Formats: sequence, C-alpha cells, structure tokens
Amino acid sequence: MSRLPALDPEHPDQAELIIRRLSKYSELAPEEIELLRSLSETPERLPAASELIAEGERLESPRLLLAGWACRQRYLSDGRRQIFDFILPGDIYGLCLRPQAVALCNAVTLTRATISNAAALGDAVLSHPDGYSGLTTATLMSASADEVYLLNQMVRIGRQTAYERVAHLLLELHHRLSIVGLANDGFMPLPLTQEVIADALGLSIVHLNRTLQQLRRDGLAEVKGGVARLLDLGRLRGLADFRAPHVSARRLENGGMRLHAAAP
Amino acid sequence: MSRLPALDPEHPDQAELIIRRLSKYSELAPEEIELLRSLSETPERLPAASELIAEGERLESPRLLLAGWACRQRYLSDGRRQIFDFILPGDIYGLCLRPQAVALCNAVTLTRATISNAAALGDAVLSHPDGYSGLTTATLMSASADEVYLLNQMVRIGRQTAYERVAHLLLELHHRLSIVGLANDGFMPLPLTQEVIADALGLSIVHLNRTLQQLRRDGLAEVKGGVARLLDLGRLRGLADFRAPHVSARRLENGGMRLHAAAP
DNA sequence: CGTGCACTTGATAGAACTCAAGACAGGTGG
DNA sequence: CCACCTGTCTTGAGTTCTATCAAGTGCACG
Repeated sequence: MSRLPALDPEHPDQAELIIRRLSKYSELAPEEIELLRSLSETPERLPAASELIAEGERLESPRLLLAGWACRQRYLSDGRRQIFDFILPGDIYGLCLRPQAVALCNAVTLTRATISNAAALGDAVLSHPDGYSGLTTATLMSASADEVYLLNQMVRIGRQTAYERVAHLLLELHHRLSIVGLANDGFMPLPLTQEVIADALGLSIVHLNRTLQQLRRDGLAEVKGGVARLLDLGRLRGLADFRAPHVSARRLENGGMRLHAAAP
Repeated sequence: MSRLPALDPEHPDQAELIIRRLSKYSELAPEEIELLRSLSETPERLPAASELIAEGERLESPRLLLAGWACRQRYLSDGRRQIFDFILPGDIYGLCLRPQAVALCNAVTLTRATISNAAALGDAVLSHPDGYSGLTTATLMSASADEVYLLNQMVRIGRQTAYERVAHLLLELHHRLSIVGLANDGFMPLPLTQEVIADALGLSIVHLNRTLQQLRRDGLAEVKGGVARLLDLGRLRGLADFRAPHVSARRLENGGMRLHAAAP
C-alpha cells in the first residue's frame, strides 16, 4: 500500500478519496481521473446538521461528499428516528439512474462537511457512458455496493443482537473507510455521537453505550473521542458474521463483471 | 371503482394486475398495454420455495410475477433469516437499471407461483424509452415505490414495536394489493406463514403470534387461513404511523425522460 | 390413523428500554 | 481566568418487551 497523502478534513483540496475508491472498481483513464479531480474545484462548506437533500426533492445532479460524514434518515411522527445509511468522505450521493428521480428520504450532515456538485460525473455516466466506460462501470459498481450496505443494515437491525449489530457496523465502516485510505489496521475516525449510532442500529442510547463498553471489556473494540479502534478484526468478523462485499475490482474486466449489483 | 374480473391465482391467463398497477402511475398507450398483455403468454408454474433469483446471479432480463407471492431475503450463517421485501402478484422483479447488474440477494417463492419473462418490458424501458414513454414512466415510478417499501421496512424493524410493525406491514400489503385490485376495504389474501411474517419483521414466531392475537383482541385486524381482515384502517394507520406513499401519478408526463442502458 | 407442519399456550429467562442522576468535556461570557 | 452552560457520555435501578423452551392443539395429507 502506498503512503497516503495528508487528508485534512477542513481543507480537502483534492478529490483523491473518490479517485481511490472508484479505482478499486475499474481502471480509470487519465481523462476520467481528471474529471473526478475537477469535482473538487467548487467546494462548499457546511456546518453539522445541514440538510443535503430533502425528501421529495427533485434530484437534479449527483453530489460528492469531499469531507465530513452524513446520513440518510427518516423520522416517525413521534420523533423516533431511523438512520438508513451513512455517507462517508469520497461518497457520491443523490445519483439516481431514474430520470426525474425524487429523493425518497432526506439526507443530512452529521459533522461539518465539504461537498461539491458532481453534475459532470452524472453527465458522464448518464449521457455519455460510452465515452467514460471505466468511470461508468466504477460508479455503477459503487452504487451497487451502496445497495448492499443497505441490505446489510436491514439484516443487522432485523436479525442481530445489539452486540452483533455494533460489531458489524464498525466492521462495515472500517471496510468502507479502508477503501479510501481513511482507516488502517483497525484504526479509523468515527465522528458520530452515540445517539447517531443508536439511531442507525435501532437501539437506545443507553443500551448502545453499555454495548460499546462490553466490546471494550472483551478486548474487541474501543470507541472514544471520534475515533474507533478495532482490536481483533478476526474475532469481530466471526461474531458479527461479517464478510466484506466481494466487489471483485478489476477482475473480469470484460465479460462477467462480477459485482454485487442490484435487483429490486 | 370498476368491478374486478375474476382472478384465479391458479389460472392467471392475463396480465391484468400489472396493467392496473402501472396505469396508476402513468397513462399507458394501447400498444403499451398490448406489450404488457403479451407478457402473460409464456407463463411458468413454480411450486412454493422455488428460487427465483440466486444472490450473485447475473440479471439478464426482468420477470413478472403473474400469481403467487415471493420475497427477497438473506440468511445469516447460523440460519437466522431476514426477509427484505415481498414480491406480490403483478410485480416486476429482477429489473435493474444498471447494465450487467447482479442480484444482491436471492429471491424465492413463498407460495405456488406463476411467473413469466418480461424481457420485452426491460427492452422497452432500457433501450427504447422514447417509444414507450408512458410505460417507462410507470415502470420507473413503480421501481421507485418499491424502494420506498424497502425504507419503510427498515423503519419498521429499526424503530417500531412489534405491535406497530405488524400493523404497519399489514397496511402496506393492503395498500399494495389494493392497487392491483386484490384487496378491498380491509380484506385481503395473506398466504404467509407466521414464520415468514416473523422473519420479515425481525420477530420470533411466538411473539408474532401473540402480537396478532393482541391485534385481534383490540378489534383491529384478524389474520387466519391465508386471509387478513383489517377491521379499523383508521386506527391502524394512526398507531402504525402509516401513510400511503404519495406516488405523484400522472404528472410530468413528458419531461426529459432519458434513460439509457449505459454500458461499459 | 399416523405423520408433519403450522399454530397456540404457558412458564421463564434474557435483552433492551426508560427514568433519573451524575460526570465530563468544550465553549461562552463575565 | 474562572464560573457557567450545554451537549455528550456514563451509571444505577427498575420495568417492559421479546426470545426461548417445552408442550400441546388442530388440521391436511398420504
């Protein structure tokens, strides 16, 4: 693994993250990388708790989260909240293959964040896929992976215990952050309050807190001060039944494109 | 509301269900209706518990469930199962806008079922959307609604109590079945074992059973013998926080509807 | 008339939630 | 510089919800 460039979340002057991520899925041509790099030219800073997308809003063009964390969520009328998934640095959001698509839920930032419009990427993928085959392949495989994360989330909250849920989510986030170089060997940023994690996992704050303590007592994971440390990836994977989505990057370049792609 | 034609699940000689459903989303031209009708010409009968799609399988062409019920699901390695969503009569499944898509989870029949290949529909939507604008609009809106059902499911299992979950699921199924004319005024087929419902809602069989009894004692819903009767839709909607997905049917008739089979 | 599957019931244990209070920041204003 | 917020995290106690275990019922089917 090559050394990672410094990644100051407050001054992300490049689109390295998304370049790294999409490169995992398909080889990118120089002009495709150039296109991605150009996405960071018009960054916009947002405070935490900013609404990125409102439910029902028309999705005009995709956007890129350059830095910071966000999520998609919905509230029940009595205030209970369910977080569907997290949007991590380097992720594209608001991209939908359906024309005239409308957002099905809202998206908000969980930390300070930097975003930029990714209309150029949307254009490439939706209108000129033949001219940007690598980029298109990679973007679609990435979208596919995002759908897998959604299904994972459903299994977690539907069929796993609190202990398993937390372990599984931490592993998934670690995996996703590893891809863009933000996590290494169990160490990763986790700028989420326990309330947010609880709302994602369908747990109460108090119970999540105790579950985290249990994981720490068991020598499996420590979460503190916006950082998480997974101390025993092997045991965590076993207990949480976690398997990294095998998005066989770069294999079968032509032909059987082996991705977990999707199906309603 | 017009009278419904007889719908014998064992001999569904027409594609009326999907025609009704898609017509809710967009006005269909005569030739579009003809195309849909032609989908029922090569029906295939399957017993219960047949695998419709295997996880990882390449999605060649969409298919239509003419009769019977199915679901998408995943198992944990210790046998626990999570059902993600239900596929109802008249539903399309295996349609994915991504080229070369692969199934993200498997799909199986829950009852005897009749299916047919819907390649013609896939072709129309993916390759000739301009020639089938109504059909394309309707199909995409329908796919969109399916995604909403997935999010609903996540909210149910993540943030609702057992009682609320059951009520909410029954209302959603009733709503979906109403659209194709299979449910009326609280009365609907429900050919699911309690085990299946439990696996969808993230509950144990025993607890689901008791929750159903509670709903019945409260005069809200009766489930028995493959049939469900929702006795007080208003109260059910209130307690489950259910709102029918407002699928803005029939607006935006011709917009820049442009969808392509972006192909790497 | 047995057999199997779905459903039901009772008893009990365990998981997770709620309430309430305290500890510990980081930031603010005096 | 310090007192004071406010939001987050932590802890304890008690309750509620849900799962598990174990039988038993009912019905459809061969």
